[in-house]
Amino acid sequence: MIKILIADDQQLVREALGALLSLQPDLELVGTCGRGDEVLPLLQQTLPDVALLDIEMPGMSGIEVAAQLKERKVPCRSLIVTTFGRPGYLARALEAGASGFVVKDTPAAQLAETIRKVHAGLRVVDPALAAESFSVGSSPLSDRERQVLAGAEQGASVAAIAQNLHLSQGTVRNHLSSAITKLEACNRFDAAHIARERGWL
Amino acid sequence: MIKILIADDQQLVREALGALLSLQPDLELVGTCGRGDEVLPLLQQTLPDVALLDIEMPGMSGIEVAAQLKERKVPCRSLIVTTFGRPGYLARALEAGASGFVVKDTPAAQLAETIRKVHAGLRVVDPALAAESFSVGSSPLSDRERQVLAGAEQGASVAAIAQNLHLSQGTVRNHLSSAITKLEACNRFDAAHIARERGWL
DNA sequence: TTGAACTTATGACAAATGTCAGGGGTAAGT
DNA sequence: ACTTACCCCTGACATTTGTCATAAGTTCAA
Repeated sequence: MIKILIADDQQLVREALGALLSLQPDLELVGTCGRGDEVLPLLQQTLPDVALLDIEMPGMSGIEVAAQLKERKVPCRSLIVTTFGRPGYLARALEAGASGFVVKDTPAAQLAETIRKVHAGLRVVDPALAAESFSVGSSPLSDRERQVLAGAEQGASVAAIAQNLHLSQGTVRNHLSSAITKLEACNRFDAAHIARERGWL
Repeated sequence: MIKILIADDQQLVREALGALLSLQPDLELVGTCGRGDEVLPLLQQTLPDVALLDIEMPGMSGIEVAAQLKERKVPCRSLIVTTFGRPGYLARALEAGASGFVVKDTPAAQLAETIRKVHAGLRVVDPALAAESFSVGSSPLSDRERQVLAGAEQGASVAAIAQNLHLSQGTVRNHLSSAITKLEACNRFDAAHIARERGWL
């Protein structure tokens, strides 16, 4: 039996996924939670073989959880199961030591198969997404550019962003300008959009 | 037996929800699809009692589907099951004739109960969401303001928005200014954010 | 050690944006 | 008939934003 843990912020999805996987004779659900920061404690109690992790969760993202598992050498594979097939997410997940990456728009049978492969020690990623990830390349943004864009995404003004990051307004505008140029956007909001879409934010 | 149809753009969620609901002795899954515009044809084939509709789907939104069901007097209740508990969504769903509205972060048992109530002819809405919806009020935006904000949300410039809607740039700026004032935002992207969050976009 | 890239910051300029005061037009209520 | 709320447009103005040149400090790798 392969023991499974599910972390997803939507209870319905959690329960539904649990019900679905329990139909498989060789899979056993041992725990679920709805926050990223609840995964580690639960893991120590339930000792699953594979953890299904959503990316967007309160407390801690699935990618951060995967990084923690790797860092602490927890004997449990992490499989990212996410709504958004963003190239940057895939890259970051693999970098964080995730053993697999699938989007929520895959057939259930395939998910079960992926879990078995991951449990067997293989790395499994969505082939289409891997191809896109390759063609898009990696993020050209520096740390500051990313932070400044993140502020812009919320609709903040230059003044507000500057205050948040303790920078001068001129510096913020320089970073924004640089990000806009790198992403070939027409303004910072367009830039924020592009970066978000590619998983660079 | 209550016959169920599930429309959700994520196959995994579709199958998982199906597996979950099939555990209930009085519920029967008769069909699923992943696009809004596939619901009506499927409905005529499978004749379900209740249709579970996601809002954000390709082809047609769940709210539009609900409106179609009402308009065509299809003998099937519609229950919106969505990720986002946005007040405006609830208001529009009810206006479109939906019989129920729940977010995906509810316990499965409660969903099953909601399906039974909806089937019995009751209207069921998430109480917390209904309260928020009441406190937020309804959208103060006019049609044009909404359209212009929708363009702004994508990061488009005034010139681009004007071209898309066949308006002068001055008119676009007036609509934007008006929207910004109404929403008490600090710029149009902030305004777009606020409107999106409340389900007014 | 010498670039290269990143960070921070100015100041100056052009372009885009937000606001305001007008001017009309329509449609829907009182 | 009158008001009200839309819609569309113009022109003017101040502000914000985007770009550029310039400069100085950091870190890191070749």
